[in-house]
Amino acid sequence: MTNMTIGEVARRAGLQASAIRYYEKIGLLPKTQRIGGQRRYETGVLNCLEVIDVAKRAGFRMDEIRHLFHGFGKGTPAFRRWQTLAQRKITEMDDLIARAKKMKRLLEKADRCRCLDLEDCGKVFLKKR
Amino acid sequence: MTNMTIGEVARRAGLQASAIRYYEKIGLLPKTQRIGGQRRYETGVLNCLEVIDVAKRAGFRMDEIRHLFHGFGKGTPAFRRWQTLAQRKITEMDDLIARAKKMKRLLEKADRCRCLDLEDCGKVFLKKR
DNA sequence: CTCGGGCTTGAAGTGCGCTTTAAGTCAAAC
DNA sequence: GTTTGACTTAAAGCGCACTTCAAGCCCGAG
Repeated sequence: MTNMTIGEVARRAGLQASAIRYYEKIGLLPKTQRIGGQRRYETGVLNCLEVIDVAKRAGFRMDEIRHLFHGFGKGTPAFRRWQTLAQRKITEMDDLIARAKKMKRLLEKADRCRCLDLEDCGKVFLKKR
Repeated sequence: MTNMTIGEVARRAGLQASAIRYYEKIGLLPKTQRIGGQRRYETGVLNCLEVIDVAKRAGFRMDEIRHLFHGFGKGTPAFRRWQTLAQRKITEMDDLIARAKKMKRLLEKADRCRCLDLEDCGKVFLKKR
């Protein structure tokens, strides 16, 4: 499945062609070969797009992802850069989950809870301590 | 610490006054009392802002959060709505973490990895299988 | 009484991550 | 050879979550 058109890649990756062009424009994807002016892709680009997707869903911004792909650290291998960023994000997410769970428990406790009816917002938190 | 000004709330909550006004405008915070035209807040609002912060950091959009605060489900208690949304987000995050970890391992494996030097992006993924 | 600082408002501006639009190219089908 | 449809580009537009701006009010200190 080499030499896919952008439309084919888009279909397979489940995103819009315009997004792929955009990624190329901002330097997330390399300028690929053209045939008659049209982009042609190898299947590898799909992995690339999946990496981008995961990174995005992990909360990275585009510039962070680009940095990840070819960061400044001259000698630093790519996987180290990823490790660093991924580790950081995973930590953040763990923290977030902990906070979310805590919050959920708090709300579960507030049994006849009206605190999140905006009228009383905050007051009940006070009442409940 | 009741009757805080917006500036005080902002300072304590670690965000900008404009954000608080914005939250009020979009219905995330109730219209609070005014003294001489100026907003005055009770400490409860800080909990409210923390709930919002957690929800935001969990990836909720503003309209989701508003929905959370006074959703349609007439009889549905607030904590149930939160439960539902939080549960969903937590699931998403667990999934994400799993994917991120998998990706990290993949990249750790690619030892002398050049695959994320954009030139070769994707190709190495193929080589490595 | 006037000055300064923090507050008020609505409206416009910002940055991100795309999508849409307009005008055009290319190649295969008819 | 013309039509079709997917592609090309640069530029403009969009939705979100705010921030900044402009013009003005309110109140305590000096």
